[in-house]
Amino acid sequence: MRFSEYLLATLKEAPKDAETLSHKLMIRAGMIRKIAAGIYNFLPIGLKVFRKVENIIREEMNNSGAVEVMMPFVTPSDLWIKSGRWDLYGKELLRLKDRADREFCLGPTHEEVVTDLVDREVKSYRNLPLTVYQIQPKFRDEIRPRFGVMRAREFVMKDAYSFDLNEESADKSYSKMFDAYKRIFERCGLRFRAVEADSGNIGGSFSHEFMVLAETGEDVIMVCDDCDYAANIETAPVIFRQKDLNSKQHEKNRGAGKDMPENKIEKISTPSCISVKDVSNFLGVNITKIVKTMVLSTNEGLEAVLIRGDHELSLTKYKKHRGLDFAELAMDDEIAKINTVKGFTGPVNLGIKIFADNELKNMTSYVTGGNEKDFHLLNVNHDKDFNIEDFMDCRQTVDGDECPGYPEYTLKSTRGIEVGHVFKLGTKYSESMNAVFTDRDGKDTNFYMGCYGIGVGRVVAAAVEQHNDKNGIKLPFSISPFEVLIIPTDIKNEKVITYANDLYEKIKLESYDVAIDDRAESAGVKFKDSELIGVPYCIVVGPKSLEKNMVEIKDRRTSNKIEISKDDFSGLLDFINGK
RNA sequence: CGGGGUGUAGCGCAGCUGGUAGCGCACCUGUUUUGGGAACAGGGGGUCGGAGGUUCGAGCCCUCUCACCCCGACCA
Repeated sequence: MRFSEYLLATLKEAPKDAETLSHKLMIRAGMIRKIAAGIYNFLPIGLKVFRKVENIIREEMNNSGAVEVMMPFVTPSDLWIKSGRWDLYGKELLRLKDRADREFCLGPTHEEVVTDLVDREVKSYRNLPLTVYQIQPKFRDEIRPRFGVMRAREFVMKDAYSFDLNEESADKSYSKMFDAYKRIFERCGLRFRAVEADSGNIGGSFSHEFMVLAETGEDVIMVCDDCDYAANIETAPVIFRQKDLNSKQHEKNRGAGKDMPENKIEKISTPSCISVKDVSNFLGVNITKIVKTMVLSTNEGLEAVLIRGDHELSLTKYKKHRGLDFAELAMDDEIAKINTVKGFTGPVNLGIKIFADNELKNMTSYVTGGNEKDFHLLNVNHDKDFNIEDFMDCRQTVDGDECPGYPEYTLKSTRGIEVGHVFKLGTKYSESMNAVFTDRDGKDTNFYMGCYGIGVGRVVAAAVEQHNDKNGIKLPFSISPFEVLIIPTDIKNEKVITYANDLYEKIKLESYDVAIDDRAESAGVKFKDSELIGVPYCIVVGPKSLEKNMVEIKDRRTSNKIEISKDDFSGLLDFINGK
């Protein structure tokens, strides 16, 4: 590619609204441009990187036996009504009507369409297992799109769907995909972790998120540095150790942190102390001696869950352990109905079922809300003052918690960008959409499904986030916009331009993705641009070095540079090949 | 959806107490340059997000509206 004929849209300054490093760099490098909130143009440089990522994904999908299909971006409402998601999906689903007033939506994901597709074509167990995939745009009307293409509304996703006879076979499909994902992200040169994630309401199944490690990641994950263990903070299990409450050690700690004897409940005025922090500061009580009472609205009605003051509730784990389909924090008016006050909720005389995190087992004489505005209670004890229906692991893990892999290791929190998700669906969609095949015994059976997504644009952004320096982007060879760039420093110099052009043609013949910056720009501009867009190898052809029969080659990532005889073509290729 | 903020040239910004719109970069022409975002000279580009209002006069004041950005939506 000749830059004189190319659309190179580099910028010295990034627009004010670009937040993260990758977002700024992608705009400055002329990879992307925003056209509306969460909707982007990919310019040539961005598209080249995008295509390389896409091709790696496609190759690995094909290698793992998945077959590519294309499904529509606009999908009819009846498929969604059939699966029940037309009503379940909220405003994220962008709905539209055609000229005849028929309802459609822009596909946010394609379980419905693919289930329908496979159901129509696959009739027999003999045709299973089958994995199909698509690489296409999707649309989710996000509440808050941000960070450029990292969290866009329209985005391209690779989505694979596996169809199997049964769970055992589905597990094999799953692990094939899992392995393919590892190869994909390795080939893209990313530092990542496969993280245990929420498997949702489908009991017994499992799910992994592929997280690229980066500080700007939106997800918090818990990782063990000493073993492979990694899990989303929402789902990571807490290894609970029961303490001996009668021990001397515990004796010292009891009593609301104020050395109060463990006796009667004491009601105490705590004006305007709504948060745990307020209460802790006001009473001078350690936050770990306070119990938060959280009222949840669930498909089984209102219930309360108790959590130690410094911990956070994991609704995901709570729902799972309670076997609930639905649970969220109760609204103010719901809380008002049960004779308590938001900010001062407590378990004593609370007229609903009370559950608690395991940690409560290790607590006595704690502080709780008084169910009355501006009052809290001291020296509260479960069993004595109120009853707990059940204990469970329902808090988020924190730094220093025990690693579920090995008791001697501890977990540490870090941030990650979710670039991929592999998920066992089971028969959720094949049941709701009545998608069946005929099994060995001639009986109709629901497909056992799995789904596997990768955000292509997000992989590009994550790669930029991980690979850059003060001069710009430095992508790995496998996904860089060009592999080699030739920079003639003076295009008016006959010898320089002739040599550079010849070299360009020769390297092209070797099947490298090569470009030549033959614009009438000064050398400095060309150097800056090459660094900004992140070309791994630059060959500088200038009059001075050419006089000495030499050219210069630079490695963007290591900053190594060598001078080499202008006729030593194989030496030049060796450098590019990392020899 | 709640709170906050910003809209002035392609990008980054300035514009006072209301008086007819400016800077840097980018762009165009010419000359000189050409190894780290060149120099000089000249030039083009704005219904100041939109609508309405106040005023002799509005980028600036008022009302409405649109767009975009940030924070929050796990508070007990």
